[in-house]
This record gives sequence, C-alpha cells and structure tokens, in this order.
Amino acid sequence: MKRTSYLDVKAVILGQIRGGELLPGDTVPGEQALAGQFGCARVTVNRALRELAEAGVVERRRRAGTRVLAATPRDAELEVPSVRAEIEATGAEYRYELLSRQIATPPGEVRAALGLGARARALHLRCRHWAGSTVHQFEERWINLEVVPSAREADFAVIGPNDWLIRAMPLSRVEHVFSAASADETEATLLGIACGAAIFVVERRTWIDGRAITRARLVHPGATHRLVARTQPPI
Amino acid sequence: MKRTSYLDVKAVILGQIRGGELLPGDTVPGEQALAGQFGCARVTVNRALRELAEAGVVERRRRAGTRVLAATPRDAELEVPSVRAEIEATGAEYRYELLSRQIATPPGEVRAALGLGARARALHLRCRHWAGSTVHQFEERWINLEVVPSAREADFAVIGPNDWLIRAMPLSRVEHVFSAASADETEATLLGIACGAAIFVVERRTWIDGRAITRARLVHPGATHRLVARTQPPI
DNA sequence: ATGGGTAATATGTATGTACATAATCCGTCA
DNA sequence: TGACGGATTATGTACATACATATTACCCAT
Repeated sequence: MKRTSYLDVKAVILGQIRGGELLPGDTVPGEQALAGQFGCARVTVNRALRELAEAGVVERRRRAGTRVLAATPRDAELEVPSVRAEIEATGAEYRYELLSRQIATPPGEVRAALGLGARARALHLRCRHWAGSTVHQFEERWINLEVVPSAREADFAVIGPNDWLIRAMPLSRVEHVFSAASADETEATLLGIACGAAIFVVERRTWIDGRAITRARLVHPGATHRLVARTQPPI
Repeated sequence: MKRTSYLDVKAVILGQIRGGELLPGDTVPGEQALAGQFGCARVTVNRALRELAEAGVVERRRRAGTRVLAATPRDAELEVPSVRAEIEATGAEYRYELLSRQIATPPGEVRAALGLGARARALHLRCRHWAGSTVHQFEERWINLEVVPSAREADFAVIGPNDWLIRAMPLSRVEHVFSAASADETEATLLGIACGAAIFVVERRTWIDGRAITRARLVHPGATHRLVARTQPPI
C-alpha cells in the first residue's frame, strides 16, 4: 500500500484548478478535510498547499482558509548571467577593457540611487566588454566606497567590476531596469555603432543588508542583444 | 523557553555563509549534527536547509550532504503585468483597439514557433493599447486554433487577446524575449513615433501542457517603456 | 446599533518516530 | 587491477500529536 505523497495532493488540487472545478475565488477544502479525503496526515496536505501558495496558485490565511487566486500572469524567472558567461556561451572570445577609473563626486541622480550625501565621493568606472571583435557592452558604474571600501584597492584592469563584486559581496539583492533608447554620440563611438541606433540599456542596482553597493548602466547594441525570461511550471 | 524555529536555523546558516565562515564548496554539517547543536528536531533543520536549497544558496544530495554553492548571480524575478494593469497603475486611461482580425497561414517563423504544419492556418490579430492619448503598445499576435479553437468565437473587439487568453488558459508557461530595435515605417506610424526611433520589443510565447498556444510580438516606444526585475532576498 | 471582548477555527510549526531512497564507501571476487 | 555488489549513511518524506498564532464570528454590554 503506497502512501499518498504531498506531490499527489498538489497535483490533484492543481488539476482541479486547471480543469475549472476550482475557480478563482473558490475556497479549497480545509487541511483537515483534505487529509480525510486523501487518507493522509494533515501535515502532508499542509506541505502541498504551502507549495501551491509559494507558487502563487492559491492564497492562504489563517482562520480564513485557502482560496484559489485569479490566474494573474505569474512572475517570470530572468536569468541574469555574468557578461563573461553570456559571451562565452556564444562561442565568442571574451575580452574586458577598463577605459577609466577615478574617485569623484557622482551626479545627483547617482547619489540618490546610492543613498549618498551631497559631498560624498564614490568610485567611478567605465569599461567595455568585447565579444570577439565587436563591443558587447559598455559599462558605466559607480561603487559606494562607504559600503565597499576594499574596492579602492581592487585592480579593475584585470577583473571586471561585476565579477569582482560578486566575489566580494555574495548574496546581495539586485534590481534591473530594462529599456530601449537611441545611442548618443559617446555611446555610439564606444559601441562602434551609428549615432542614433537602437541600444538596449540595463540599469542595475545592488544592495546588501539594505545598503546600496553599486549602480551600473550597461549599454548594448540593440541589434544583437536579447534577454530571455521564463515562467516556471507550478508543479 | 522558546523553541528554535526553522527560521532561526536558516538565519544562522545564512549568516555563516555571508560572514565567510562557510565558503562556497564547504560542506554544511549534517542534519543530525545541526539538530544537536540547535537543540531541535532533525525535521526542523531539514526544512531550513531545504528552503536554502530552494533559494539556490546551498546544494543538497543524498548521502553526499549539503554544500555551499558558489555565489552565482541568482535568478531575478520579473513581474510581467498585463498591459491594462501596467497602464492603469500609472494613472493613465487604458484603451484597447483592435486593428485587424483574420484567419490566415502564418509566416514560416511563426509556424515554427507554434509547431504548425506548412498549410496550417491560425488566427492573426493586430491591435493597439493606449495610455491616455499615446500608444503604449502595438501588438501583433498569432493564436494556434488547434489548441484554442474557442478563440475563433471570442470577440477581440471587446477584450484584448492577452486578457482573453489568461482567462481561457490559466497556468500556462510563458517565455519572453526582450530586445531593442529601430521602428520601421509601419511600426512608427502605428506607435506615433518617428521612423527609426528606438522601440522596446517583447516577443512572448505561451504553452500549455507543452503545446504552443500563441506567439505575440509587442512593440513599445523606447522612450517611455521600462521593465523591472528584482532578485528575492534569500531569507 | 455599536463597540469591544471572547470563543472558535484554520493555518503554522515543532517533535519523535519510522521508513524510503539515493549515493557513496568498501570489501570481495574475477 | 578493476568490476561488481552489498553495507552504510545523509537526505527525503510520512505520520500522530501538540501547541502557537492570526482572524473571524459571535455574543454581550452599553
């Protein structure tokens, strides 16, 4: 006699939602009741429903019970590879180039993004990432030296700032903002494309323990750059 | 005497990883041992480590134990709101407009994307989504009538294809591809922007049970459109 | 009616126990 | 030396039970 797994419970409930037996807004039977129906322990039902809640399929509230959520588009998972990995995955040769490095007072917008005072100074880096003989990305970055003082000594001629930061500050929180724009003269020159051509812009901010580490503006030629995001199946 | 929660265990282990006491590649003590240290049941440690594994912080293998993973950039969560929600969130008035609707043979690229034969026909829709008096999105969509025959009867003059599909086919799998491009003449006219201006393009494909439902090309004026993705904190 | 306090209840989680399963270790045999 | 197979072991999961906690429902006093 095989025991019923939390996966069985999960699959059945999900099937009922898929099949329209349970509609958005409906209340799923209580854990007690389901445990009775399935002939299993309440903890087993609990794990099934908990995972469905984590997947965003149902909503659970104490005393109120478990309700089916409206089929809102679920969050997609966006793979954010390091530039190096991204380029090497295509088979092209990766090359990194530091264009400039200086400690300066960032513009107001960046100061706000990093939570810095009016007179604070930060590390400013400009670099390029090459895929073979074409520029894949132009990177302009500010690093908060109050949070990452060791960045002052890092040799960014050898290692890219992102790779360095990943190693120095693991498990940080990251926000990406994607947009399309037209290349200005500087960007066009640095990317080797025509002025006014479409560029794919990523603005990345990173925090650790609520303190802003860095803000980067990553510019790619629009013609070549693509970004893929997928939803995970809820089973 | 407070009992130790799985959250406590999780926080302590995570702290040790953050603080460098546990380095990538290191083996975390076994559940038995940790349960002893914390003075709790093994199941409690199990849940803590399981959730850390789900968050991508550690890797678990039977018999081999639990190891700390390298701090690779974790997947970001991308919120993919419906166009309507996205526009209404800004306070602008949402308006939807169906430009054309016909059943035709899709071009080869689309046939491949939908897994259709050479002579198969599909539903072709072109529409616009307005935010107040400006066009927010131009949408060109093909729907696989073999998988969603009911789309033949849907009144897409009233409801947008995406909203309709979400309701008709809940819990599907979605893939998004983002890129930047320059508007061609048609796109520029439909979006009310200059020819050659930057556009933000989303190509969206949707499956249910492994069968392709639809493929949409969503074009936005680059100047206004932004897309945000965040990583989740691992606690 | 109305506001506040209390009982009822569904979910949340900890524990001890038991068995399942996968992967490694290690000894045996060819 | 090397291939095979069983013993070992860490994780994976089920169960019965107990208690914790958030919220609702309800009742009573004002």
